[in-house]
Amino acid sequence: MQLDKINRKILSILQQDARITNQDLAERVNLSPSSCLNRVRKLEQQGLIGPYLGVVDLATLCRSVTVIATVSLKDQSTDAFRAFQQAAQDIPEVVECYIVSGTFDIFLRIVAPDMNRYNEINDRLLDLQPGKVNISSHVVLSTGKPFRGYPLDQLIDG
Amino acid sequence: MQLDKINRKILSILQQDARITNQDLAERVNLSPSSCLNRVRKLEQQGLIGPYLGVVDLATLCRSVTVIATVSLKDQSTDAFRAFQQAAQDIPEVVECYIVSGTFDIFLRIVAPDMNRYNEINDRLLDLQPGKVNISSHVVLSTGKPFRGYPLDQLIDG
DNA sequence: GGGTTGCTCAAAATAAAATTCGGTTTTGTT
DNA sequence: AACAAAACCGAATTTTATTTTGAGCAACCC
Repeated sequence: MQLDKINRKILSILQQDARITNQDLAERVNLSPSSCLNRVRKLEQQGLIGPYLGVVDLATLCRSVTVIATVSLKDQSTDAFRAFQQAAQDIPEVVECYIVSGTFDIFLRIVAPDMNRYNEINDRLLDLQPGKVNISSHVVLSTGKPFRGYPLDQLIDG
Repeated sequence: MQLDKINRKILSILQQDARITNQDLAERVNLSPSSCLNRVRKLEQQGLIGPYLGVVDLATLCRSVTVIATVSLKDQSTDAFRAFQQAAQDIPEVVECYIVSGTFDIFLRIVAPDMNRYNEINDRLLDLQPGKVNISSHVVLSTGKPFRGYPLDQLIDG
């Protein structure tokens, strides 16, 4: 039964509306509240869903600069990657980091209060492996499509 | 009063734990439940917070391919940008899109069930403005740091 | 000062949700 | 077909959340 139609629907709904009540969720998947809660708990225990995040409107909230940075490492050793990755995790302004294959190695999204602060972060990243890190910065002008969850319908089997 | 210390704390907490109960939230910000709920409702009405998303563990859930794509447009008109942006919004597998300044124009995150499907999406994007779109694809090997909210402490005034 | 506004709080009333449980149905297996 | 396991439902219970109410307090403006 592990990932039947109902569980997929639960995940799909919960992904887009994390604050829905169990009762409403139960109604939408045609289940009794008790059964529905059982399923949600199991899905959470299995780590298939959670944590639950509130989307904050950063632009309205405060002045900030978002930068997409592509990184190339001269040293392609796993140690070099691990060190860089650790730094990304430790710097709160680095909000996202992917290791990729292609014309660069690492992709970062960085959010800073202003350009001065971004520059500091940039320097800090460059200093990790002096002369062996190449960072290309791309200031975000506008958000064409904010992340709002994955298209589970397209992704899971059907 | 619009964005005092308490509201910032509410946003910060709600950003990272969207399913917290109002009572627990009230306790954490040292407010009565009613006052706390009032603030949350206002923040929501103002669009400063919401929607609330459940984070799904895509890797465990199903087989999928995530690609970071950088796009350059030969035609730098606003119309060309608008058309591309619209396409990004219409394709569910394109889960994120930023317009940037730098060595490329647009940044995309695309999640597909497999490479064949990704290739189709890639073609579709290329065909938008035949011969005038340059896409560089970077397959995600691993996630160094998943997005878990913004560092509001660093960003708002302090 | 007096009035207004907009916040706060606490308590009570209301509403809703989570949990539990026995009995039933479905599903999967032999 | 028979059995066992798992999942379901519905109702009762307990717990928790939400709204409402009334009153206090501070800031601001006339």
